Amino acid sequence: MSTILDVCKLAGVSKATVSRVINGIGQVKPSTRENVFSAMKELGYRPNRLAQALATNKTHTIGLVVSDFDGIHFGLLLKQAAASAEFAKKQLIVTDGHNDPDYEYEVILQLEAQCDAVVLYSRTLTDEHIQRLHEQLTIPIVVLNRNMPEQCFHSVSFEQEAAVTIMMDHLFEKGHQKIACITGHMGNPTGKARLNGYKNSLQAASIDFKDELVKHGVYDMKSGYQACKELLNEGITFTAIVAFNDCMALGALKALTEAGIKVPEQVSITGIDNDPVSEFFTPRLTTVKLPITDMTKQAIELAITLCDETKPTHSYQYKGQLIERESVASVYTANN
Amino acid sequence: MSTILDVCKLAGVSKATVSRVINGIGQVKPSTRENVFSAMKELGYRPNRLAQALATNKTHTIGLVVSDFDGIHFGLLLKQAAASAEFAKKQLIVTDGHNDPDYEYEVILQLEAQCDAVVLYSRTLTDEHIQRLHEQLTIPIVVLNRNMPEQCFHSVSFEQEAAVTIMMDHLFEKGHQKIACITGHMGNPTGKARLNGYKNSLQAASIDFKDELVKHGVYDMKSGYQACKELLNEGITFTAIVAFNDCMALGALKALTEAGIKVPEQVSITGIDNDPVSEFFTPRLTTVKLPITDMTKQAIELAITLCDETKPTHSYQYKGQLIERESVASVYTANN
DNA sequence: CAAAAAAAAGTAACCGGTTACATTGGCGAT
DNA sequence: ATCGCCAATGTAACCGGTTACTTTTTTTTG
Repeated sequence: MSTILDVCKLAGVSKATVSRVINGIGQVKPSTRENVFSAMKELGYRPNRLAQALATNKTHTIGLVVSDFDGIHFGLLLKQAAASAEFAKKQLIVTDGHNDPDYEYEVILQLEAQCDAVVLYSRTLTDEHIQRLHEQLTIPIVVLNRNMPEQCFHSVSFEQEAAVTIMMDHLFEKGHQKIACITGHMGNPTGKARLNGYKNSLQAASIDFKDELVKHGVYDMKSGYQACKELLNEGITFTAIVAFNDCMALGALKALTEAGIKVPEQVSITGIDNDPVSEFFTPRLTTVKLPITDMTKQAIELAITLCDETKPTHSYQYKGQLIERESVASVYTANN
Repeated sequence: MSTILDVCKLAGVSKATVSRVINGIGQVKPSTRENVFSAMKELGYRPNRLAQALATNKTHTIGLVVSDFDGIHFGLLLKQAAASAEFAKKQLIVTDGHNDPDYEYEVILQLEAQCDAVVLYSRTLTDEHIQRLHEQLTIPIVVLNRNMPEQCFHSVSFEQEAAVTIMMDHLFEKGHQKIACITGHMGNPTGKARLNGYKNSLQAASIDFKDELVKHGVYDMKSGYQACKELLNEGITFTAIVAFNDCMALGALKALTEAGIKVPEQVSITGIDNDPVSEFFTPRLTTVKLPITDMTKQAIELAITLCDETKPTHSYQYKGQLIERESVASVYTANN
């Protein structure tokens, strides 16, 4: 790979002049500029971004850290992040934390010199971890899809509890009372908030919370499938299942189908996310849309802004939206 | 962020000594080492990777470039890539090319200074692009999931044509003769090879190729759905559909279900990939497994090897494997 | 105890760029 | 012809590390 010195030699000028031409700043005689350009072309010269970054302390790169590469919204998130970054001519570098908080923590620290800002979509880090990162890092962090307890972070979040409430209200309207629940990880704020949504909705409707109606999954189809099988095996009666995401809802759908239970005629199922695949199952899944694309766009754009200017912390919060399809039926209809 | 000079001052030693301590090479008196360590700790010092990379011309980073972040095998591929990279203590940086060959080409060139090797999983670049990259880049490239015409590349590929052949043979065995085909993009080698598989299988079975049985999709569920609808609308008769991936097969399944056509009783459907979701549809999809995890592991490990030593070009080729589930029925059964 | 060898530490150049500042040269005004 | 100004270019320090080589200190050995 040729360096700036090779270009200097070939064009017969100094480093400073070549640098001026590369960056298009300062005064350079047109004829000289041409010489330099043709030298660069002849050599196939491309500036070394590492060297540039070191010299300017600007990387033009946004770091995106996710806890795990098979995260739920992964595809849509990455796609939007890549699009937003490219639009602003920033490089995007994506890393995962292997679902290991300590590793993830390290990864983020390592990113410091390589990025101008970091967007963090973590489900394993604790709030304390994030707080510490915030204190240690000299580059700004934007926390995506997570409600931070204090307002000292840039964040783009989602009303987790409300998402479940929306769904529960929908089911109540359809006459459901015995509603089973398949949760996600209970170790992080998202899971807790959503479970609160479930409990509070029941309470608001004066329905007793029953522990045996709640099963814990890990946000994938398999765990939804298993959770649902447990419900069935234990002979618990219910007319609807609220799953904390679409994947688990679809897993549950599979379990019900295998057991010969008709959805939605005998049991209704709902998810959260509006995963693209949810439309292709039969019945199509009723769900609450989590606008991950919009949220990601917001987060990346915020991060990009923060590369160049410091802004007071800003949090954006998004709401879920009910998407009614065919996996929920009215209990009255079902019973007639 | 503190630098090596801050550590020098605090520990009262020179840069060289600090560097020795950081890297654990050379002779350093134990007491000095302790001083340096505690200085580093006190300052929360972490070496600047950019500066290290510039000085040593080693980045300890593998670049992974995909044409698009919603690529088919995306989740599994990334997950394995991240795991393999971490295992070797390499950083992984992932970038997409926005499905735009020119942009992707640029992205890869830009990566040169930032990585020790690149793994390329491209569906938009032409063979010529890749050839040119190979000539221009001073870092090794490993081409993943693509059969390169010449043996001058490191590559990990899949027997594309055979994958379709396996499936066709399976359908023939089950008595199918009228087999529709939903292809992927026909602009790249994968699509062409798979279509050859379809055509050659027909020929080998002495069945005439019929153009109207072939519809083109773009590897997503929606296009599979639409392709299948077209087949139905045009009133073409067929007893099985061979889709060039699972997503399209599942889209087709949806279209058939909506049309009241029973799968597999009336029409059989097959895919390629063994996408994790395929098991959760009803009926579960019969498919040909593309061992993307193994292939990715191989590619990343090869790339990592190439960081440290030059090796003669090596190509690995993987075969598909039939995974029989319930989306294919025997025609004889279906007709009885 | 002096000399030689080994260990420990420092110096300075280098990686490939950027940039503040200095220098040169050409031109118009006086 | 002289001066001043500005455009054009060069010089050298710097970004934060590494490393070959040199110097200093300590230990070993005869």
